[in-house]
Amino acid sequence: MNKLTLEKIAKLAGVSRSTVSRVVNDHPNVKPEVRRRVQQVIDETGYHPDPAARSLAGQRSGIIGLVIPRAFQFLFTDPYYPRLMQGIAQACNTHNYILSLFLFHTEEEEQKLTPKLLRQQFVDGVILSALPTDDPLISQLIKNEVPTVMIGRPVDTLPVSYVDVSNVDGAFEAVDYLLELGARRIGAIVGPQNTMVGLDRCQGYLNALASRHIPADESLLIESDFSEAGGYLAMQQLISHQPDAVFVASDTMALGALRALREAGMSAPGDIAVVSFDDLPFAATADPPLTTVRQPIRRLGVQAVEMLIDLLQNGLRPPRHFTAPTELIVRQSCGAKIK
Amino acid sequence: MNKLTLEKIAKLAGVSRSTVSRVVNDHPNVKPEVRRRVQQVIDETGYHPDPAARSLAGQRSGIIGLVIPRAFQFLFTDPYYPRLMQGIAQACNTHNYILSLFLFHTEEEEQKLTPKLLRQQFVDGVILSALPTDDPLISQLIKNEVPTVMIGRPVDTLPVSYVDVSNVDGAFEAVDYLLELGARRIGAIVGPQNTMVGLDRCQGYLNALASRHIPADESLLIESDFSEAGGYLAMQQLISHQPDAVFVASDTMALGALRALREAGMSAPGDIAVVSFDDLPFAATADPPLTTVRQPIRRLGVQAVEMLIDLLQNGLRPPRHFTAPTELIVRQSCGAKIK
DNA sequence: GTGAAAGCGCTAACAG
DNA sequence: CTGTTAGCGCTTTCAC
Repeated sequence: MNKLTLEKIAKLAGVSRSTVSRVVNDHPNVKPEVRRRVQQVIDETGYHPDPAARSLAGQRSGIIGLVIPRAFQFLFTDPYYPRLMQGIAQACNTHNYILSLFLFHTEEEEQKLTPKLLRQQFVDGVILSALPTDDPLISQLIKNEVPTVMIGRPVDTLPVSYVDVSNVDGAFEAVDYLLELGARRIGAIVGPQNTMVGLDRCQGYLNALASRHIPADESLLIESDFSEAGGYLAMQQLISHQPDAVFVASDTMALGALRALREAGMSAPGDIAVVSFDDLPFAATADPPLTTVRQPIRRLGVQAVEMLIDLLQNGLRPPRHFTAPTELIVRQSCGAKIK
Repeated sequence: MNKLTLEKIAKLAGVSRSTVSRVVNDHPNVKPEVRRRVQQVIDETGYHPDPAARSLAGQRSGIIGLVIPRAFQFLFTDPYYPRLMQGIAQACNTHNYILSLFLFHTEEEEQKLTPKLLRQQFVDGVILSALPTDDPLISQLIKNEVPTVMIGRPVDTLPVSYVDVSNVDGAFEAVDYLLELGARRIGAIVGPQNTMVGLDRCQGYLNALASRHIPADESLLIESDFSEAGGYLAMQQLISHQPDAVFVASDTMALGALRALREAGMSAPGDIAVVSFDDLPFAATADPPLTTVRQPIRRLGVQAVEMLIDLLQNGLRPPRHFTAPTELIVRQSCGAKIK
């Protein structure tokens, strides 16, 4: 099976190479009949243009880069990323982009790979998963005008496109629901306060308390790291302050929190009601099943890809923003009566 | 910042384009002094060769494809894949390969993307995650002589390289341990019998029984699907047959099995001892913590990449094989006395 | 509408 | 050891 090229297809169809190129790229200026004939040859031979030649001659590579810094910390602890990837991959498939994965485990890896992202040599655009406040990567991408979509809005106000979920409102709703059920001493285990998602969910918690004029009690607010172990330790601390309910800022931490409760001979919602955030698959089968704020992770991935493609086609400015709504899923852990 | 090319670097260093190319590619035939000078210019300017031009002129793209068919089913249920990806990504970073992800959710997507894999246009080689017996992709890859490494050996004997873990021995060890502890009526919840990992772990279970001349009881052997829900349903079935212990072929299924036990008012290891397979992060914090067979997932990913690079450099034949050992991690779920 | 021709930036013989 | 010279397969003006 010798290599098919534009040239050969052209010869087989009795036209010039340019015409075949036009057909392949859906250019308007081709007579319908010619287009049909060429297309037929392409189909019969199973010709596929060489991506390398294409990106060299054109300017685009047809590759979208998904960048996940700090992959060590998060990638395995949480089914969040697999799910996000799935959405992104699916959208890439739909829109004929190839997905490349850039996982940075160390500073060193980040240093080494950053150039490949900054010059558009390799990727047409970048989807950047949530970063700590201080990561320089995002500003480098902006400066170099690399088309970029962030997953989760940036901490500082930056001229960058992003997709996000309504973390503040979602957390508000969850805590408000606890209040509705009669809880008055509500603790919180929140995420790292140097990430936007950490800050936002915390803000939602505070807003809910404020909306009922309940003063925030510092001893009931613990910053953790979105991990199971972190949730476990935080809940251990919290128990001694005797909250009647706890808002946990992620399902994964909630799992740890429940474990701490069990070990202390307590349970949810009997002793302490628990609500959390994410609605990952295991939330429904946890013991007890978690009341939690569902966020449409996969859809977020799809949105990010489509936004990026929009950026590619219509220019970077102005930055685009999209915020997906969340939904409170009520299960046993919060103590609600479930019909 | 105008584009840097070989040509420009050559001019700046006062040599020819070829010489710069040689320096970049670590070719031997360059006078050390010249090499030094050229390298300096490269460093100062921050030059990076254009990957598209490179793959067009050379034959390699510098991209490794990770192919995960049936991504829908597995990718989210199990932290296995994230972990594997991490190993693969890390090894790619180390060896200067870019990782591209091919997730197939539907037959249709597989159809559409397969050509990109088969002609080496796009990827230099492929890492293929475990497939059902009947998937045609692997034989297509072999026929087209695409350098391929499978994760998990194929069901049929095929001339293909793979990395695997000692599933048979690992399962044997786990079940043997139960026998050692005095269990005599040992059930099993095994994986799909159209996958090699499903078959192998089941075989290990059967071997262990046979080694003590215990006849296998069909009513105690249930085929499931590696999911939490599957484990849950299987254990529900199993309970009525009153096993004194159960070998569960994955941690994720074990979680479901424990849930079924809990719901039936029973517990492990009191009523039924449980051992499982994988040692995923949550195994240690399950309730009770799982005795399980650890497999070095991340290392497997690294091995796969390195094997693929070996294939790329030294030819496909003969196929290479690597099998990583497993290790039994004893925790509470099996009823062993732990110091 | 269509074809001819000029590169995109690099690698890899082939001379020297 | 180093420079010269062809292309790799495609996109894209620019004529016709």
